[in-house]
Amino acid sequence: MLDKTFSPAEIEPRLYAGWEQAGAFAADPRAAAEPFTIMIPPPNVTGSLHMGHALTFTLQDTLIRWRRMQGRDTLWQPGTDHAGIATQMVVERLLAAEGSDRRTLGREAFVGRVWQWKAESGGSITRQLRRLGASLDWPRERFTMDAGLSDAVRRVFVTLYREGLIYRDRRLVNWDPALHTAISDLEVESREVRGSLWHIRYPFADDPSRSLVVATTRPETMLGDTAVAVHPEDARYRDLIGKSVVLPLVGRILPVIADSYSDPAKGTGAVKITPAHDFNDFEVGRRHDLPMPSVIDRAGRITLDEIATDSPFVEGLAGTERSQARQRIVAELERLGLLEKIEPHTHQVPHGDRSGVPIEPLLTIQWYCNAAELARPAIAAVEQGRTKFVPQQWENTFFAWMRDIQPWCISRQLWWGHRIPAWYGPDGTVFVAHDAAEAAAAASRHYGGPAALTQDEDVLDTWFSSALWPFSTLGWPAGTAELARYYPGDVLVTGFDIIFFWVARMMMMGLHFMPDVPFRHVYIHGLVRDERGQKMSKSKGNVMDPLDLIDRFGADALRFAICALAGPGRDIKLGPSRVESQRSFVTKLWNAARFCEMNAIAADATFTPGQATLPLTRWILAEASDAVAQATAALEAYRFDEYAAAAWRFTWNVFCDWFLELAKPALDQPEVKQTAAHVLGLILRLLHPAMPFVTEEIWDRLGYGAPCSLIRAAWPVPFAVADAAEARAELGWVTRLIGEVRAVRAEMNVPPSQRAPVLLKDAAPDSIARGRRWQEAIMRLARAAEFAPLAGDIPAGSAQAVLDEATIVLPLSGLIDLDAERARLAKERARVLRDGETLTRKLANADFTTRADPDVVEETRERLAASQAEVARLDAALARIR
RNA sequence: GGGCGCGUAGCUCAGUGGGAGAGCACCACCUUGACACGGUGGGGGUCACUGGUUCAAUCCCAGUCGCGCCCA
Repeated sequence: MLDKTFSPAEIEPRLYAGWEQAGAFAADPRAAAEPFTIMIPPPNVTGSLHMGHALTFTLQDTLIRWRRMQGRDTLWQPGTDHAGIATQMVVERLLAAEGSDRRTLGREAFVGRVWQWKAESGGSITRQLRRLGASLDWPRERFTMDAGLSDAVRRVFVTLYREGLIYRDRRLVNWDPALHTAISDLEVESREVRGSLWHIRYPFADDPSRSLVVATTRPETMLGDTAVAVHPEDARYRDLIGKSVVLPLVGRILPVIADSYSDPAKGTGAVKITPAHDFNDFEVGRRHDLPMPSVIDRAGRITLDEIATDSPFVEGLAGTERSQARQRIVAELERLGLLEKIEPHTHQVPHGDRSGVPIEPLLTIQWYCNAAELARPAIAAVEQGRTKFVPQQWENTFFAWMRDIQPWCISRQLWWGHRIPAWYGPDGTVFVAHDAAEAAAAASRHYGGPAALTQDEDVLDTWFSSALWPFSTLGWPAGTAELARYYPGDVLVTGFDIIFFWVARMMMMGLHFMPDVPFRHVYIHGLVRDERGQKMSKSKGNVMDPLDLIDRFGADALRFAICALAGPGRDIKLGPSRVESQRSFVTKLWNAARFCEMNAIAADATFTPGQATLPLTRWILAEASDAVAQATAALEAYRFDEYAAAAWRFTWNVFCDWFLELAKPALDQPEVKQTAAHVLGLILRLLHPAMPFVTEEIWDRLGYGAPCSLIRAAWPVPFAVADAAEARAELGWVTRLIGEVRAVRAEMNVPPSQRAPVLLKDAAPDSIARGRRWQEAIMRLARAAEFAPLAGDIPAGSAQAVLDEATIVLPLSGLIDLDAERARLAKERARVLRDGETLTRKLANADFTTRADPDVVEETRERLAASQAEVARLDAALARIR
């Protein structure tokens, strides 16, 4: 017997272990079934499960479980990425706590230490995903630093290099002075900073008594100025173009140049140009062929190596940290009377998303990938619909990014990651090769003999290896059976914030190397927010822990809440109360199953819907078939909210509220029991993808199949039911009758304990026959003392309600206030009359009757007739108690 | 500044060119034979605003206002 209450904490671990041990999650490359593949967007190995993961993996698992039940050979392949910067930071913090650091340790020992950390504490998220019920194919778990995936990385690098799509270049990069590495545009976030706009006088070379005032937010970079730019159309400065000014403090002579980059409306309209420390200035410098001296080094300190000065003040700045240097330079300018004014100024400043410090644009040599070239086929694939976004509007975001994509800086000055397979000869010649031996051979050919080679110190951007995930995890470059079978994947499920990272890069690499799209669909879901719609963050203190919610309410409740809220194109506002309210649904299902069990309603594999003969059983089966159709259509369209709603409505509002109640007096009939068992089985299968645990537990306990077999049970398909329309009409009549009686009683304040007769006046013979068939159920559910046709006049003091051609009469003499009953009927009459008037007006409009769809006109006429008949019956009812 | 999205019941959100919906919350009644994490009934909305298209607009179009996000 099922326990009185459902205890998720007890059954979840047991069922998960049961599925896993039975191999229920495993893909089978030799199966005849059509495959269905989802590549997990690998979470960061340092991460732990947060609400965003709970959302995305619940949706992925729902799809996977549904398709698995449909008989597809599902591959949902798990894994993590090595998260170069994040992981290196974690281990460096550990070393710092031990009073050590990575340089003391040396590269090899440090990398060994990271592997040790990974073995001990990495990938905790993969354990946590099991709590959520995620049915991942664990034996196929991959890690981006695995040997096979690393081999794929080298091969891709070498191939793209030989194709000219990877190259070294000296350009400005986003340099993170805290982490001492270059980072990509996407790892930079702009933050609003309240700073100042300093107005500085740059004296003219030919007349030091006059000066040009430039405005800047970064005075410390002035040491590297190589020009002052004004707008060519700016009347104030047109005469000055071609003249020279003297760079204060340093004494260098700078040309005044004309460039439309200078905005006449901003600051003074004259802008200092520091090509080595600003992206816009870099472009200006290129256009005007300016020198590009760097004055800030990799640690964010002033360096004088590339400029000449004889100023003791400037010489004293060497090695000063950039914000310190700013203060000292501003103070010195002030002292020299060269600071015209300081304006408060709020502006966007790029910061490293990991380190949180302002990015320093630096001129360095880095490895780049020609993303624009690789993007072309990816754009075409989406244009041609070979990969479709759901919802489709995200294609615009994808196109906007891809059509304006910049060279992708792929080298990182880190130790943890895929070391760049490039070796340098004594004269700096580069040999890119799969391994050291191949590089040595190439060098030997080049130099005509053995040469000492040193490997590039840098590693590749983590996303470089993640981009290969859809095929590197399947064994590429080897031509494995898995690769042939599971590539391309069916769908990638992720948040919109990841379109640039995942979608774009996987598309580029997949199309170049496979060569086919990595996935047919990209389903983009929203972000999880708190109940008030705020983004969750540690500083706001509104972070929810999915494991805590699972502990409190069960994984099924959390998962169902997520599905129910996952409408298209919307963020998901989730709080404990939403999970709690979905737990009620889990409980409701559990209790319905208990009721069935108590009444010996047991799974019966011999029963088929075709055997149903009664209106009650035919009706619930027809409704069940509708629910199956709705749920399936919703999942096919990635409408998780509609899927959840359809399953919820059928289970609660149809099966529990009406079917089980109406079935109670009829449970002595085998057909009713068999149907109840059959429909409960359908419900369990329909709900399993969203609520795997409670459904599997009931399935197992009520004998629907072997332990842990629901996960592989067949997804239901809609079916035909004999005379379904007739059954629906009959049950519709019964439920409306009961509803009317309940409503009248409640409005007349008749307590449920007070049973009262229910009589039918003017009922057609068919209705009377129906009433007889449902006598017992009506009496129980409508709290009736008797239920019969009424032949003569209505008893004095009766309440009345209209049901089709008949009038329901409730003799409640002495129990009700006749004035209240008159008022109730009058109110009802007014409402129906109002509806009728609207319809009459419509039908009086010749444009409507001639131009509207004839079906609509006909339906309107029928509705008008019905409403007029109802008014007549309400008038009669009123007359009877006047 | 450019782009995208959103404004429907107190809250969270569905929805459709032709009768405004659900869940939660609220009110009333009820320990009716699985379920008080329950049952029954009920109140509550100029579908942001202004125009336009249409026989008909909450829905389509344009504009306005407000909110959010992304990019510069």
